[in-house]
Amino acid sequence: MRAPNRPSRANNRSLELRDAAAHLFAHRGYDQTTVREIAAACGMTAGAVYVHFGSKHALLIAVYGEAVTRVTKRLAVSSATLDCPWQRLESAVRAHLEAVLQPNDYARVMTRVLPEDVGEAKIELIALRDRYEALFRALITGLPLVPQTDCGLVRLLLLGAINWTPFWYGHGGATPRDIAHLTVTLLRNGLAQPSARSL
Amino acid sequence: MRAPNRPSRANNRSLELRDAAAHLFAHRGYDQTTVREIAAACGMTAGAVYVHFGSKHALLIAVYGEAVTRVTKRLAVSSATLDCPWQRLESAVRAHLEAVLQPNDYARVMTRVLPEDVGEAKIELIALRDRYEALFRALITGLPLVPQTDCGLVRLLLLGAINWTPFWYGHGGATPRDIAHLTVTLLRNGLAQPSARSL
DNA sequence: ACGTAAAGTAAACATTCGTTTACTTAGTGA
DNA sequence: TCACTAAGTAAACGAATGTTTACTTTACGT
Repeated sequence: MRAPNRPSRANNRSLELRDAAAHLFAHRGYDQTTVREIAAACGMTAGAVYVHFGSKHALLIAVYGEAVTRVTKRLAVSSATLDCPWQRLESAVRAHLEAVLQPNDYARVMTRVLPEDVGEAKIELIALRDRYEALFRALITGLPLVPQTDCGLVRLLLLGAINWTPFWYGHGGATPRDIAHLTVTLLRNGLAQPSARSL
Repeated sequence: MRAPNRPSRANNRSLELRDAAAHLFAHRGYDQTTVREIAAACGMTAGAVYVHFGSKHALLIAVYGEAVTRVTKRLAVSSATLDCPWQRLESAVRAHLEAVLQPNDYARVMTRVLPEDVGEAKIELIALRDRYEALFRALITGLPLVPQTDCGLVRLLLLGAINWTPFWYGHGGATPRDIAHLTVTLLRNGLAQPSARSL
């Protein structure tokens, strides 16, 4: 008898498959990636993929879930030790950007693959992404903003700005650190010359 | 002899095809839309599409080009009469949002279809989008910002924030007017309580 | 040593897709 | 009227896709 919930063989190539899928989804998108390519990246044939995952959608959900788990962990660590809520937000934005902009396959899938485009798996992907965005909700709720600010709207604008970065990053010389600093400075103080401020 | 550069038949159904393609691309994405569906939406068969457009890519480029033309025109009109550069930007952002968020097929294609995903047509799509983003460059260059602000970075963050709106719009009660106002206020003054401002 | 079950292969299956081909229809100009 | 051509159809083509099936290999528990 084998121990329950434990694989009989030490080799669990499903992780290898998941990594390969993450790499291809991140670089070419979900639709443009074929099951055969994912298999070939692991030196397998297409049929073997279905030993580990029931469908291509299931593979995407596994990748997406792992992406959320990883970047969530990174975010929690990055801002845990800071006291100032603005610094915590900046640190979190920077961590997110570093995850998304460096050639990090998993994080990039989160912005590259749109839940709207995968039909059946849409609901599960949105649930995973919401779990992640809740972290930013907490960070923004902690900010001393002017009264009656729509925090939800602020969060969505912020996430939009940083989720879009992969599409232009590299054309300027800005680093994740620069971008995070400018973004939070902007959110905090705005960019108008002091003499030009008003309601 | 017929007048040059003039169609012999008054019916130009290529516009009808282009509209149908815009509608489907906007709602389902490029990959998920088939040539047969576009043709069927016009009561035609797939083969007839190739009388008007050489390929599916050419159809996408036509849609994308028209999208840029339309939203460019709308943007120019919306901010032409205003003097204050902040108001001009807000008016432009609002016009952009109204174009993207209302069920406007053409504008939505600009944010829904990523040039990176269409391979061959990528270069032409990026050229078209750059033409559009130059408008925002001009609006931002005209702002009285604090010295040494990276205007390019500001523009990219702003465009990212508003390009991402279609993915969440509707879940809150915010209107394009609300979003535009908050966005530009944020850019101008920031959102920190005055007592909490600093460098 | 043996049986079992996971892991993997090779090949086919059933669609679906963009595109092409051969043919038909209908409006236009001379 | 008649030739010409744009517009459209029906059908097929060829390739690619996700998935399944039948079969083989291999490691482990007993």
